[in-house]
Amino acid sequence: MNTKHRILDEALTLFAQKGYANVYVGEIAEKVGIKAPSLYKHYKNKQAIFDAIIDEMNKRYEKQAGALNISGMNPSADASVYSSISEDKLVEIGTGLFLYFLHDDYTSRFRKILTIEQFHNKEFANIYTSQYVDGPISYQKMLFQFMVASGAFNHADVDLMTLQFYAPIYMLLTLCDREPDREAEALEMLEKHFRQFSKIYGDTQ
Amino acid sequence: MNTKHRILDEALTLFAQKGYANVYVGEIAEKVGIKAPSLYKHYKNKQAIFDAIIDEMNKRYEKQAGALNISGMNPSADASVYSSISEDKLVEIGTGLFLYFLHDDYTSRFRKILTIEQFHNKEFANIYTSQYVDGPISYQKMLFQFMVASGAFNHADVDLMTLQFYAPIYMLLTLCDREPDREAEALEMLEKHFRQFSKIYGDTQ
DNA sequence: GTCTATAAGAAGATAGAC
DNA sequence: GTCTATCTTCTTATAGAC
Repeated sequence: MNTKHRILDEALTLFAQKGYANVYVGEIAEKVGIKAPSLYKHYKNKQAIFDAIIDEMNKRYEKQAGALNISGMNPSADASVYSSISEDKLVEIGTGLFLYFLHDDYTSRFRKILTIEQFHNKEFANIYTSQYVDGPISYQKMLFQFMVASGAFNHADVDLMTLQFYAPIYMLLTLCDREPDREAEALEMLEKHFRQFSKIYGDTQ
Repeated sequence: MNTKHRILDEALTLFAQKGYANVYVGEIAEKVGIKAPSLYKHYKNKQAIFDAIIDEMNKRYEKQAGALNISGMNPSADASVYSSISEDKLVEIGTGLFLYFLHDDYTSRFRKILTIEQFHNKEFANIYTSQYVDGPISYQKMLFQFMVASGAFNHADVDLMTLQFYAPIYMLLTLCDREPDREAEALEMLEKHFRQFSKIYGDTQ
């Protein structure tokens, strides 16, 4: 990993902890193991580092965009997978989504930046909502619509079903961002949630 | 409202928008209608303004602590209220909780500060979790335990039930903090959620 | 590309008149 | 209690040697 990349990486970590304003250029440089002025050979100024992080994030987001094939989720995939969805499969899907969001190296740090800057910067607010509310919900909704249509799930109001499925994932995700020690507890609650959800909405029981 | 109080009020608004580091003393002073140096006659320094906000918040929190009698919720109240809880009552309780959190003048601004500073300051992280995760959940849990015991609700795992009840409130609350325009949409979803919840867990249907 | 030295500017805070 | 003037410190950023 070259210096330019390491600057970006350390800056991302620091911005995720403290927010943009609380991080000093000298601090980033120190983490990288150089002096502040050297850093200006790699980036024009502090803002340019931040912008590079955003760019990198956009790149990665596009990469895995339609490819929210996280944990194998893909609503256009073979019907049979979902028409006979099992409780275990639902646990796998939900847990996979949660763990991906929580641990993906770049995603998790960037989410913290979004969290910190959301009230200060409307663009970040939009990205946050799109990535952690509307996005997952519309994706899950597609999946559930398909499952309802194929008879795997029984319910008319897919919006509501999706909200009830996803909201606990979201709440426990933001909890673990704040308190990483509570991951095991969160995973345990989530599994119970998914199994209960499957019992409520599943036709196969 | 005297100057000292107005400083605190304007600072609270600004800190909630930008976070502590992004707000300059001169900016607070300007909002109040004085010059920065005048502000130092009221508070020792910038940190003291911030500390005063925390103090004020703690005072208010204690005031309404056990008195989370928001929207009339009080699990030690007369049994009959909850043993025969109606769907409408559940909607009222849930919506009341949501709207209180969202609109209470002091609470809502302070929640944004907690959101912004949570990764930077462990104390804020603890307050956040206590006020918006563990607190509401343990309160709701008490209520549901009571309702299950009295036969109004049927379910063994009250923890899970509480998570499923509260998580959508939490997610839509943080959504509306970021996007106030979506309040009506959130309220509509919430009402559907509460009615569905009542159908799933209620014995009276 | 990294360093030391340093400029330039911003922001917090004080002094002292009114 | 508010002001203008000013000090101090911190932070970003540049200059120029190696």
